[in-house]
Amino acid sequence: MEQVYIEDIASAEGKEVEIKGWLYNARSSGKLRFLQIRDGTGIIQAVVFKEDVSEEVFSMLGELTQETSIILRGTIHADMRAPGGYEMSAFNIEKVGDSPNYPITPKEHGVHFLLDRRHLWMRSAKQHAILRVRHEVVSAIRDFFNNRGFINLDAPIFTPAACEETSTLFETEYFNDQAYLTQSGQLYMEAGCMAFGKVYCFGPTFRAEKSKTRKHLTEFWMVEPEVAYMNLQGDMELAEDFICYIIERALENRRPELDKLERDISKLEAVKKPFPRITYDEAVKILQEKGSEIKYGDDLGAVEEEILGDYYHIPVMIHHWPAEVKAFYMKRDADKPELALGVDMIAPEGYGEIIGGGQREDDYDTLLASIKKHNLPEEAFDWYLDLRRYGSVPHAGFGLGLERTVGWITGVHHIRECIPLPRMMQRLKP
RNA sequence: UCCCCGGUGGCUCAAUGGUAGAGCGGGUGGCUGUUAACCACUAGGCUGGCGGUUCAAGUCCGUCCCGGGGAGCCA
Repeated sequence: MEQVYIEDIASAEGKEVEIKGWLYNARSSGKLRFLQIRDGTGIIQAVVFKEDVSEEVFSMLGELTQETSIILRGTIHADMRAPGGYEMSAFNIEKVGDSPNYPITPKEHGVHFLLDRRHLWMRSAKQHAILRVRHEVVSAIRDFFNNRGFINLDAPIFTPAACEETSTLFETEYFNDQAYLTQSGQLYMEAGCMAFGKVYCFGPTFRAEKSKTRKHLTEFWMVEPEVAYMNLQGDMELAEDFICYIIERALENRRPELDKLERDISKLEAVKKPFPRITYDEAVKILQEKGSEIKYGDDLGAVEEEILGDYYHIPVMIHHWPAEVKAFYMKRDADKPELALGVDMIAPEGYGEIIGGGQREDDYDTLLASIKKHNLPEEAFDWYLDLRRYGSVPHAGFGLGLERTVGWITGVHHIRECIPLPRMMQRLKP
């Protein structure tokens, strides 16, 4: 008998087919049993009348527990009363594997309890929806860059030293030496763009920051494009097109999942070009008008990001930052050297910074001076300085945090639900 | 590292300083259209650890452990 996946069930109407899956929920009404089956692609209800099956099968159904793996054979037909519009009248049920005392019941559970059982929690409908949106965003990210002629040039996970001076790195033993887990592939992408023109890397990133907030993971996924001969303006246009494309794809292909998550679709539909672009100076003025106590020269905190997000309702790009708050590799503005050509994109609804990037310093002497000023080990950046020795050109890029982006699109409160197995300060299992 | 909140059956939570409870889940029985089904019965507890105040502590005080939220930093 032909196996059918529940997402394709409409094509099986009127046919006798096989569904292979797991018991999601069961109800019983005397001589009638209702079994809700999930197979990873959806959920369908099967109805079993006592007279349609053998006595052994019918009494076995009464003992089935949640998440027992079963194979159902029956006829598919449309039914107004069924949640998905289709229902199976089953005439044969085969139990594959028992599932005694499944811990995640159809009632409320705390996040801690669920995270301890994340390997099982992934089976739940809401988690399914979120991770399917994540999959769509991942596909959209790759398609966007691939369709624009970018080369995927992934960066190493093991790195010999800090890419930037501030963030905390995870240390690991590397034979008889010390290595660190990457916190950014950007410096390597700068090398890549001088070789291939347009490149991106997309992989896990590690930060040993002691951050316990809904926006932080110790291991998260970041995509980092880098383009030769591109300036800050081009960088902002790229970032804007990129975000618009991701949102379009999510709306186009994952509408049922977003509905399941009760996401306010209109807020995503409002995300259209052009995004507001304001300088750091303008941002500070707006924030001060809105009651923030920010002083010129301060970096934006979580409160400031939220104020700006609420003010614009769509992502806002802030550029031309005081150089002091930005990294050593940022290029300075030619007219106002105290400003760096960096850009941050702040997502609305409190999801914070989803993109950070800018134009990089391409002058050898200026970059070397900056490395020295930041007390960075010059010898570690030998190869990086080579990029300014041999045919240096203006170039720019950015990094986008995948889980924050998925969090924003799905409207999930905490980004730990936006990655299959989250790694946080207090969590390394499962 | 700092600030705030919490820890009570398997789960989610109640309980003026005075006999520890409910819903769900589990078990047993009933029901031919259930949608987190419903109805009845039933089992299940050293209230995070240690110390203190009190006739009496889940409740008050001290301390430690664990967890959550936020700040800083960042995507």
